[in-house]
Amino acid sequence: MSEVTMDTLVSLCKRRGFVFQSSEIYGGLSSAWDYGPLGIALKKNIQEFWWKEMTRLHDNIVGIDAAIMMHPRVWEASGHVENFTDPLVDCKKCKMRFREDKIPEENAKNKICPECGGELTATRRFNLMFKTHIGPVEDDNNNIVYLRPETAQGIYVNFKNVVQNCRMKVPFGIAQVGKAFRNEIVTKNFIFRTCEFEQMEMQYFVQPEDDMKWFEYWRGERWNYYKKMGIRENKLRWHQHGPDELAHYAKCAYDIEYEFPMGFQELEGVHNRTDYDLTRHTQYSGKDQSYLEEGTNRKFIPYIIETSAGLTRNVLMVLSDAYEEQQVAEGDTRVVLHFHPNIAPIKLAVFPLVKKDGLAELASDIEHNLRDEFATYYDQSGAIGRRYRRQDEVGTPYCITVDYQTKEDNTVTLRFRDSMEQVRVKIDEIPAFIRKADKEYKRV
RNA sequence: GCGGGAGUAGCUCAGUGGUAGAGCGCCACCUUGCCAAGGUGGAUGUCGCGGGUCCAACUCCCGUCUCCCGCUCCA
Repeated sequence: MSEVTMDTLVSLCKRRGFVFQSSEIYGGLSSAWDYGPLGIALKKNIQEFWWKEMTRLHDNIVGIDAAIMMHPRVWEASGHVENFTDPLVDCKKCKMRFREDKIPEENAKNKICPECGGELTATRRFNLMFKTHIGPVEDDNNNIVYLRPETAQGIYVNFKNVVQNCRMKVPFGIAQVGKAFRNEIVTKNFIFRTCEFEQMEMQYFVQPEDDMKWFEYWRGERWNYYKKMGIRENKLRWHQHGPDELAHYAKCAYDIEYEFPMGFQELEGVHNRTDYDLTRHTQYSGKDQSYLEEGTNRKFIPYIIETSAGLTRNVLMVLSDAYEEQQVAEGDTRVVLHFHPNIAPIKLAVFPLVKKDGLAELASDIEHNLRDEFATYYDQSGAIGRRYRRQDEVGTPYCITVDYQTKEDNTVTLRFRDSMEQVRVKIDEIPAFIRKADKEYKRV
């Protein structure tokens, strides 16, 4: 099968209502994207798939939803105020931009461009956090708030609340899905890197001596998650952070990378953050964030194993993984999105074979009766083959066609997206049949 | 921010200094008894935005915005 290009995805996303560029009628806003009807359905399904996997299907994991704006001291404690700021200098002659701390010391000191020898501008500090103000007065620094650059801190500052009020005992986890904001210097690759993005995070609090055991456990769990979602395993790989890549808080970090159209890129990080975060919040807030283990009466600051996935990146990953162009006949290409049925925006479409003799009404009734359980779609326009193709292109796994036999024996044709095979199913048995097919789904 | 490429209908693109086209898609009706392209009708664009030159700009010039590729950056 041919590898999909980003252009193809962008075009399909717009054509079929997955993703539109933000504010397009005004010329667009740099690297901001809106999710259309199918895009939001896909994104929500991925989010719910993750949420179910990480909360309901695991012991001892609960969810929260923290505010995007937090106390500014949080970001001092987290290290973002200090470490999220880059000192930038530009060359007045060749216009190149450098990080001052990344060029030779002599050059930095004497303001000489390492490329062309031209004069460098004064240092400007560039913080990747978006800043705004609470309250009407903007001209002092007392009311600055940041849009959170990561969702994790919202979990850490609620650690004690969850322990004390939700009867959680270490080891346990807190999951959260939400938006975060980073003023990236460069945004690109469609929805891959944007200033506004969504994370799906789970922070797992463990006994310090068990950190690597849980670290390995979560690496395994997170890999399996992608398999379970139907992602081709040969498109996934691990990337271990070397000593120079490790963040200031991390003891050990692995990324799961996916081979996007532009190459292998990070999808999700599994990091051992040690006791860094809770220790820092203890220091900065003056409130003890340690944990008292009942029974042993032992007091300690838990280590944190973090699994942090980009939801928006997951959407792009799912789209590029699902895309296939099949040569069905001379000059006839079939575009199929092989979404796993559990995340497909539309689960099943219902068609009348032809638009006469009451078949349309019958099909419409069937579609209405399935709405409560499934995301359905009704279509009666054009030839039956064309309607199948339309659904293939948006990744609908099942199509049901009502024909003359339906009127005689209450059965319909159920057609599979991947194999294009058809089976005859009784109307009453459609829900059970689909539930079973979902469970047994294997990408062809 | 730098270098390169590009912005014309929903998508892919053609086009010419004299106020715009194709294919596909879309809508309606007909046809259609299970896998696109059948028939008849129909809608759609201030040619990315702003300015300039010109009798006249989608076309030339300047600026600007956005997208793509490569740098820089990515706690």
